[in-house]
Amino acid sequence: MRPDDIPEIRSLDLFRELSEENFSALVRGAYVQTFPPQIELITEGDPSDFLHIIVSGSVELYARWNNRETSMSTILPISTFILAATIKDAPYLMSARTVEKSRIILLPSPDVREIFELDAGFARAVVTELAQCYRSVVKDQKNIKLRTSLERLANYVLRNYRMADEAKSFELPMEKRRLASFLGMTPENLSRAIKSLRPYGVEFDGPTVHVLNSDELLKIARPNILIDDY
Amino acid sequence: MRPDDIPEIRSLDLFRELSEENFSALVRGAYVQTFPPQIELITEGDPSDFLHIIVSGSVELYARWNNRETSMSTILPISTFILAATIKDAPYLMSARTVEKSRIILLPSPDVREIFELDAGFARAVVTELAQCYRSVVKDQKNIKLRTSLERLANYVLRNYRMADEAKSFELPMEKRRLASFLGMTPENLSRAIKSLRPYGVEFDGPTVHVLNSDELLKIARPNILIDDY
DNA sequence: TTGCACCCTTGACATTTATCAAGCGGTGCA
DNA sequence: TGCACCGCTTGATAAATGTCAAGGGTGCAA
Repeated sequence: MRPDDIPEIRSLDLFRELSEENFSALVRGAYVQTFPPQIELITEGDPSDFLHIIVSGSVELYARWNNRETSMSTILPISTFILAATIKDAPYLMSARTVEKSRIILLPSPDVREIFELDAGFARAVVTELAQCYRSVVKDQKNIKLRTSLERLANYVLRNYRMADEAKSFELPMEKRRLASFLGMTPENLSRAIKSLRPYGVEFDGPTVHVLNSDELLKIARPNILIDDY
Repeated sequence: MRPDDIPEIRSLDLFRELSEENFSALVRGAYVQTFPPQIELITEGDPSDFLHIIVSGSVELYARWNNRETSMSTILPISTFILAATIKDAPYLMSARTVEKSRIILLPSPDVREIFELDAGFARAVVTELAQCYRSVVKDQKNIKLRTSLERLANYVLRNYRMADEAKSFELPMEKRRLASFLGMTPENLSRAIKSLRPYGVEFDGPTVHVLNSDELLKIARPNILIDDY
């Protein structure tokens, strides 16, 4: 583990409350690795041997069933992923792959569970993190069950528009094929949904999105704090 | 609070580790109420004033957006619901209503958070509970994104068939309209899906389900431990 | 430069799902 | 007993979404 990785993960909400001693114990068995793009880090169903922390790059969580695959979420630095499986000592429910070249810290799950039993502050931090994750999935679930694919795309655009400080133009943070899967549709359907957004003042030029009329976009998106808060 | 409610909730995994003192502190401000069917207990967006525990009856969690509504899950005794909102002191993401006459214990959220800060065992129990909830929603998400409505129904039937100890006949635990919403489809679509299951050895007679050929059912359901485990 | 691989788009079409309207059948109550 | 209500079903139709096949553009490497 590189010395300058330490302060980065030390500042994570999850670890901030840890005593120096327990943090050291946690980090002692850790190792870091840099992975090329498109490497499968985790396979669903496997036992959760490590808590993963992404330091740079990006990671996609996805799931498979019956030869179908769907993208569940994208993890950006610096954060942990698949904490629930580690704590419960249960198999991973999702697979994970690098999207781009990524630097990942691996903390052996038994070490994490040990500190979890020892350190009450850490246990509370885990609660906060898990509650956050839980609420995120619930929001995703509502997004998918209550909205059409066009509405999901509209809200996705709106969200990114706001995250870009309402700049008229911004870049999609991921490939369209992955976005389609994340939004619960096929790439072809996404292409068509993109065209359907034009009357609402949204134009795509490759990976660049232009929001020409945010009022129109708002009308179709109807964002809701209980679904789209981030 | 009735005296015989105490031992019931005392035995919940969530409270089992609590010291007698902290448990008493938690229960001191609690009160119990019996609600008739179809009463809205919680409205999404409201602040989370109470942690709810269902002692008898059943409760449906559901969500709304833009005049649409979808059923998210059904809560059976004895368990808590909407723990994440209470701990995070965040607004409810889902609404809750009684399905039938139900007895509900209400623990003031500030009390829960106080004990959460004080009692490390409780904090760890909360983690276990939240991790469980999180994994359940992830499974639901996979179910919805990876399967057609017919496949979801097939797996639902299979799951209930197994829970009924593989009895040839069993009763649906909820109305069909609610089941439809839970499975992410309209009641009309559910009616048709039910007919489509006949070639796979499943017959419906009102609320009664007959599984005539579980091999055929298995073939279409293709249950998976990472989605259908319960 | 050329060729290839990959992603995206488009069109045609099929399938799935939703909507609307009507009717059926049970339940509860006057 | 009769009626109103409600949940469920059915049919007809529309809308949404997926599938398949083809073609365009871009970037990369030989």
